[in-house]
Amino acid sequence: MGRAPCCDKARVKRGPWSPEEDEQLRGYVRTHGIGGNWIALPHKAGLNRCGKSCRLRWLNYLRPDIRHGGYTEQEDRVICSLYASIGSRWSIIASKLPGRTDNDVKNYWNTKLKKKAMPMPMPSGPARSWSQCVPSSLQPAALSPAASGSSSVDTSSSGGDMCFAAAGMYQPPHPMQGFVHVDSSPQTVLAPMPLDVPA
DNA sequence: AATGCTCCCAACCGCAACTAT
DNA sequence: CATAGTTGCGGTTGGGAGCAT
Repeated sequence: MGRAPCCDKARVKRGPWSPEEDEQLRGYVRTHGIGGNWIALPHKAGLNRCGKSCRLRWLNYLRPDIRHGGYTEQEDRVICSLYASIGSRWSIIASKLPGRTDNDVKNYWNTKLKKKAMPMPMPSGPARSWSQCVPSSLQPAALSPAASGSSSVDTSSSGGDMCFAAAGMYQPPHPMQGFVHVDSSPQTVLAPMPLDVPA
């Protein structure tokens, strides 16, 4: 009640950001901080942009700790394994990858990893799938002691199923089972997940 | 060299959850 | 407690760059 509307979409600028706008936003945040109010920020910073747009630009591009591209194999594995566990919870997945944003991870998945994880119905050539984006140590077949010979993992049948799992057809049987340990560091990926699980 | 196609990424849109009044 | 504003998230899309024909 009594609050200013978000922004007048008819009057704010949209589309790609210019270097001048970037510098304006960066400079403002550097000196004043975000201030906890993205709606008011563009006006204060002298930007003719929607607050939502400013927030997105800052979070996804201007933040000083942002890294673009150059995904490592380790990061690929984290993304694939988390996607298999929790689905498209990009913000959570991104939170496990320092310097990555949810939008960046989402784009990376949609443009690259998904193709690796999804077996394409190619008429010829080897199918690239789960085993190629998730290390054998994270594959179910390798999780049992008996499956130490990861080189024998066959992705042509069961591996394909796991690819579907990686592509979103995951079914966490229990909230806590929806998480996996992606590395050996003390910081596991056991993020709080409000998965809708019937009681 | 020109044209068409595909891929990639930045940005937008809409919705839901949260918070302030 | 109800309502309205704000924030955060995930899905989708438009346009540019690079590649293939």
